[in-house]
Formats: sequence, C-alpha cells, structure tokens
Amino acid sequence: MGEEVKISEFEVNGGDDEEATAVVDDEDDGDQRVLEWEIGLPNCDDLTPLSQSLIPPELASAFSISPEPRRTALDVNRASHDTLSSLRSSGAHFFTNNNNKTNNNNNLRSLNDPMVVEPEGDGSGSGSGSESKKMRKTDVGIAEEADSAVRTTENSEDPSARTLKRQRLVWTPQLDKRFVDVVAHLGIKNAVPKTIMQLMNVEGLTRENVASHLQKYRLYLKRMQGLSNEGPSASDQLFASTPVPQSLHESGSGGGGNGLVVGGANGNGHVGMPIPMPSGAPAPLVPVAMPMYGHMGMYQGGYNHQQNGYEANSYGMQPRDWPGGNKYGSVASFPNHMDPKS
DNA sequence: ATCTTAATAT
DNA sequence: TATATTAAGA
Repeated sequence: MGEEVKISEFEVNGGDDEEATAVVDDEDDGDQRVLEWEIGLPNCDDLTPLSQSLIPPELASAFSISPEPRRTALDVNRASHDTLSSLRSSGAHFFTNNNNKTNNNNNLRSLNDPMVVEPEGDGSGSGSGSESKKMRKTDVGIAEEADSAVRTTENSEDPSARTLKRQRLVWTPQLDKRFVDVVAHLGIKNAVPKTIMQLMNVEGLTRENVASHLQKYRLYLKRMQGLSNEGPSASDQLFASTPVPQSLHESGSGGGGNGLVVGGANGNGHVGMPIPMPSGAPAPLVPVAMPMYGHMGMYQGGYNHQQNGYEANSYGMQPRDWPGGNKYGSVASFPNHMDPKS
C-alpha cells in the first residue's frame, strides 16, 4: 500500500501536444516519499473500456459465458499497473531527482491538455489550518476546471479540498515544457505568475509554484545571457531570436472575449490545444528542453522533446524584447499605467 | 493587488 | 538540490 499510480491519456499518434507527469513528494517528518504517476499510459477511454464486456451480448449468451464482474477503479488501477511494469522495462522513463546524472530521453509522447498535479492527501500538520485559495478567472478565458481526475486507490479524499497543503511540486520536464511554452508565448512582458498559471492550465498548480519556478527560470536566462558565448565545454548555441508573438495583449482587465481558451479541463472531451497561440502565427514555438534551470547538470546532454513537428533542439528563448532595454535587475520599467502608489 | 527579488527554510 | 515561504520594495 502506498503506491499510487495514475494514468493519463494516451494517444498513439494524434497528439500534437505531449506530456503528463507530475510528482508530488511528501515530506513532513523527515521522511520523503515520492509518488509518481506514469505518463503515456492508455486511458480507459482509449483502451477498450474495462467497464464494458469484451464479448458481445449475443455471443456471450450463445456460449453461456457469464458476464465478467464489474471492474472497479481498483481493478483498472491494477491493470494499469501491470501495463506500467511493461512499459518500464520497455524503456519508458522514470525520474527521481536523486543522483541520477545520466539521463535518458524518450520518444513516447502523448496526452493533451489538462494536466493534473495533485497534492498528497496527508494532514499531518502542526497548526496551520486556514488557507484559502481563490481561483479567479480573469479575462484570459480559462476554462474552469473542477475535476481532479480519478484518484483511485483506497484513499478517497475529496480532491476539491483546497485546504490541503501542497507538497513540493516537482517540475518534470513535461511540466516545465509547458511552462516554458506558455512563457514564450506570452512574451516576457506578460509572463507573470498569475497569467502563466492560468494558461498552463494545470490543476493544482498554484501561483506560488509558478512564481518560484519563474524566478529560477529568469535566473537561468540571465545566466545564459552572460555566458552567451563562453563556456568550458562549448555547447552554447542558445541564440535564436524567438520573435515571440506578442499577440497577447490584454489591458489588465476589461477585455473579455478573446479566443484564448487553453482547453477545457473538464473531465471529458479531449482538449487538444497545446498552447493558446492566437492567430495562425508561425508559432515560433519554443520547444526546447533544457537542463532544468539549476545549472547544467541535471539533464546533461539534453533531452529532446520531439513534438509533432517541432524539433526541440536549439534553445529558442532569448529575453531580448524588453520594452525599454533589456535588463532586469530592478523592476523593468513598465509602460507605466498602474501606479505603484496607492 | 500583484509582481519581483533576495534571503532563508524545508 | 529543488522548491517553498517570506519579507520588503515597487
């Protein structure tokens, strides 16, 4: 007990987006546990529904075959677990952030939109009892989510509980890619935590999560700029002017009605839209995968995300379209509208 | 009100 | 190490 497996949507080829995988790790008394849910596993919808008999009724009756027992979520889960094992030995990836220097990359891609990041339902806590998270939708037109996907296990805690303490979110390459894509598409100017969070449309993601990551990400970009051409090993080709379609311009509020729906996270239908990408712009897309912002080292060698047609290779992100210069060190001067004063 | 940054905590 | 949390300034 204790192992929870989650399944995500799986598309054999149709997806233009990819990913899924999130890890939540628990850490309260010092012990750490890592839960991972696999990606790329067929979803019940894609596979023959286990809830249905594989044998046509007529046939069944003709041969006096007794109907199979109902499949419960647990069964499904178990079944997927098996599949998992297969995939594992098959080469599907897995990560843990331990001393795993040598990383791999995989080509298996799938899944579409609504990613889910779940908090561990554990309440061992001292104090702290009030936490209100308010989901407010701004003009971005984000679809409302509510379903927290199936958490199948013996544990049945209401996922809707926003009162739970979220565990450390692990920015998996998939999640990160999502993040990067969104940031790229927003343009540095609009890439602020709230918006990013909304566009990412990842359930469970908080503004804090994004803010924190963003901070690190910027740090990383800055570092990259500094090294733009020098390096011990020589592998800096990080130059690629990414026009970043700044078609996303909202004046703070009051717009209303743009076509920026990332996808319906509502438990159904497949939302199949990677990123908002307004207008059929060339989509400079900033695919890419970098060694997680820390330092070069995590995914050394670089793994490639290969999206449906986008080669994820040259890093295509250059913070160079700042409104007034390019320097972040102390509040990039904004066009100045909202007065910082009260 | 939210963002940004640095410092610090887990 | 990665991520969270907080404080202070804008």
